[in-house]
Amino acid sequence: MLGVMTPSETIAKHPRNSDWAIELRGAGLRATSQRIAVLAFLDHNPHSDAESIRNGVLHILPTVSLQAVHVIVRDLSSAGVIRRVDLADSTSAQYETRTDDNHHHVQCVGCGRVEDVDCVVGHAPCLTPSNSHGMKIFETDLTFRGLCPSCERKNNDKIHND
Amino acid sequence: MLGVMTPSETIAKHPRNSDWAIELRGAGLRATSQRIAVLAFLDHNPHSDAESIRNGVLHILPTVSLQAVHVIVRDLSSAGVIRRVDLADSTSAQYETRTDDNHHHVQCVGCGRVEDVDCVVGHAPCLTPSNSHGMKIFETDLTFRGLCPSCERKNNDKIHND
DNA sequence: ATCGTTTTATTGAATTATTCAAAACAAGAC
DNA sequence: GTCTTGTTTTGAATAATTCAATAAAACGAT
Repeated sequence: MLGVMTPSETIAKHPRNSDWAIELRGAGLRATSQRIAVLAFLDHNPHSDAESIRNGVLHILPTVSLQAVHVIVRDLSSAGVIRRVDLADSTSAQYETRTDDNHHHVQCVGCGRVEDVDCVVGHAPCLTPSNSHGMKIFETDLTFRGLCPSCERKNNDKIHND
Repeated sequence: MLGVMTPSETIAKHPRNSDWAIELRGAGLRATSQRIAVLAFLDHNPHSDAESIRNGVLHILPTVSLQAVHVIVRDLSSAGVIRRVDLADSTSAQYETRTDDNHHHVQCVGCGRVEDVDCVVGHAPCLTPSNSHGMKIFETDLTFRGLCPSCERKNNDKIHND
């Protein structure tokens, strides 16, 4: 998981732009500078929404519009190159490059911060529904909601001051 | 779970309007006809969004506006009288009166149909995150995504016709 | 039962995330 | 290099939800 990788591991893991180009073509998509910039940013900044992505790539693509970013993440998501994450405590969708491990998330309901949680499927029979109502299940969305340390502290302070 | 209750069990379980009034007052809210109508409708039609709720109560409250319904469900949700459900395959939030059992959902990605799934916490140690990143977890959102029988059939037909 | 206070509903406007449609542009095949 | 087709851009549209101000209703006190 990204949060516990050392900087060198992180860098070693990150594909270079040319690799992103290969991945895009492999998915049947053209390797445009916009898509590569979005992928490179997203790989270093998982759980970013469209606006954060735009801000993050503006120094490379000063003219990119928010709508363009929306089109890009929609196309990349439906091609399976990135994953779209919709969380109850976020008003906007978030995106990430980790796609093939069906991992899950923890979100702080105070500040919205999101972190990855490794998948428990496989050694976790309980992730088969007790009753699927006849539906053929192919994905399990699992999100833990809680309070991060700093929001918990703020919360306690507030209670003591009332 | 609602889906497996017999009609008589269902009716027996449904509070009458006066019970909804008591529940509202118990939550520190005034018992207005709008709120009671929304609660009564929602109890029989779980997983309804604001617009469906409005349509469902229009015959009782012909003048209720969609914004009023939004205000009502927001207030009832934050008071804990109903539960708001945000699912990845729904553009709008849905609401339900089952609040105290932390149950989960199955959703068909084809038609959006949602059903309840009983909570697996308790006999399911895997629902504790492998790494909570320091956050204090108090809720687990679990949604199974799949295809309902009729959407699966449509899907198969489509493949054969290509 | 009536009054007065406070909460709630209503109305219309505003906001936010996202998508659409058409024109300009760029990628990759030849 | 040119051509075709996919992609980006731009501006407008849509959909869900919230905001702000006023009108109305709830409920406790009289």
